[in-house]
Amino acid sequence: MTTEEKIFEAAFRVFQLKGFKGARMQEIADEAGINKAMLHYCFKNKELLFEAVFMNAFGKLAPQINEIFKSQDSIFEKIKKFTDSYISFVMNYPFLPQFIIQEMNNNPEFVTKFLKKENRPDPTKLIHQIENEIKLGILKPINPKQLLIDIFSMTVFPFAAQALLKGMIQVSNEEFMQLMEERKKYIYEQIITSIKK
Amino acid sequence: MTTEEKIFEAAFRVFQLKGFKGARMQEIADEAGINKAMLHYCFKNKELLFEAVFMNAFGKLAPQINEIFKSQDSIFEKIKKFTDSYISFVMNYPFLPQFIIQEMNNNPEFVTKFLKKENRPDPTKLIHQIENEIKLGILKPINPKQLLIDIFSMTVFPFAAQALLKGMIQVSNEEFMQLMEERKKYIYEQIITSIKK
DNA sequence: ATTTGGTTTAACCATTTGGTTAACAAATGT
DNA sequence: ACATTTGTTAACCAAATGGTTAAACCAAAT
Repeated sequence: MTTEEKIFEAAFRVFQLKGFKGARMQEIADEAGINKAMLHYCFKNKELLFEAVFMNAFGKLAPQINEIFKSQDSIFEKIKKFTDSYISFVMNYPFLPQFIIQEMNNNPEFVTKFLKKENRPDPTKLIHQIENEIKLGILKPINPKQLLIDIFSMTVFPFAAQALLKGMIQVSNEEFMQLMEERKKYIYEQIITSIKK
Repeated sequence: MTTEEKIFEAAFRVFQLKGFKGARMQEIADEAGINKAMLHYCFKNKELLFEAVFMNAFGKLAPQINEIFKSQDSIFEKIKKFTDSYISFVMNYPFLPQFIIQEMNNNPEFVTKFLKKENRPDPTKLIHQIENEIKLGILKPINPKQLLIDIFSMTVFPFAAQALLKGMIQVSNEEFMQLMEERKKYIYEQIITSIKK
C-alpha cells in the first residue's frame, strides 16, 4: 500500500469519526503511521485532503442512489433494489451517512459543489415516473417528492441517527445491525402497502 | 435580558450552526455583544457552556417525544399528534435535529448521560401498546421497533438532512417548509395505511 | 462619602494546530 | 559513477484558540 493510500484511509477513518473541524492532522498522521509533513507533501492541506476523502465517500454512495433514479424498473422494483443495496452497503460503512449529512450541513457550499458533478443524482426522471404511475392508476395519488423523502428517510435515518436511536430504543450494536438487516424487506413492504392502489 | 441570557442565546445559535468543535468562544462573545472573559465568568468553560446549551436544546424536544411515549391515546392518535407537534415545533428550530444528532454521534458519552435523566423518553410502554394492538387485531403483525424507527425517520430525517435534501430534490427553503407543512398529515396517513389491518 | 459586592473589560498567557523548511535518504535516469 | 527527481523526517513557525488576571466600573448598603 502506497503512503498516499495509507494517508487516505487514515484520513477517511478520522474525518468520518470526528468531522472536518474535529479532525487533527497529527492524528491522521499517527493513524497512517507517518510523519505529519508527509500529509502536506501528498495532499497540500487539510481542506484538500478532506475534499478528496469527502468526494470519495460520497462517490461510494452515489451509485446506490443513482440506481434508484436511473434504472428502467418499476417504482416497486426500484424501491426494493434501493433499500436492499443501500442498507447492505452502508452496513459496512455505518458512519458514512452521518458523516456526509453533517459535513453537508456544516459546509453548505459542498452541496452546490457536488450538484455540479456530472454523476449527480437527479430525481426528476423518477418523479415523472411516479406521476405517470399515479395517472395509470398503479399508485395512489401522492406527492412524488414526499415519497422520495420517505424512501430516503426510512433507509438513511437509522444510520444517521445511530447513536441516539440505539440509546433511545435500547439496543446493542448487534441488535441494531439485525434490525437493519430486517429493515431491507420491511421498508419495501411498508412503502408498497401504503402507496399501492 | 440578563448577560447570562444573552450569552446563552448566542451560544445556542453558534453551537447549533457550527457544532461544538466548530464554534469559537470569540464568536459567541461577539454574537452576544460582550467580552470573551464574560463567557468564562458566567459559564466556566466551553464544555460547560455547551452542555448547558445542549441539554436545553434536547429539553425542548423531549416533551414532543415523551408525548408519544406516555399518553393514553391509541397508536393512531399518538402518531398523528407526534408528527403534528414535532414538525410544528421544529419548523421554528430547523437546525435542532441535526445539531442533536451530530453531537450525540460525536460525543457518545452524551447519550448515556442523557439516558440517566429522569425525563428520559422511554419507549417500552409504547412498544407494549403496539404489541397489544397487534394481538387485538387492530394492527398488522410488525416489529414494534421498526414502526418506532419509521415514525422518527419520516419525521426527523428531512430536517436532519435538510441541506442535502434541498439540494437533491431541488427545492428552495420556502418549498421545503411547505413540504414539511404538508408532511404533518402525510406521514400520518402513510403510516396508518401501511399498518392498519 | 465610603465600602462592598457583583459585573465587565483590556491585556495577557499557554497550548494547540495547520503548515513550512531544510536536511537527508532512496530511487531513477543518464 | 553521478546527477536528478521523489519520498521522508525532525525541527521549527505563526496564527488561532481556550482560558486567566488584574484592574476598572457601578449599584446598593453602611
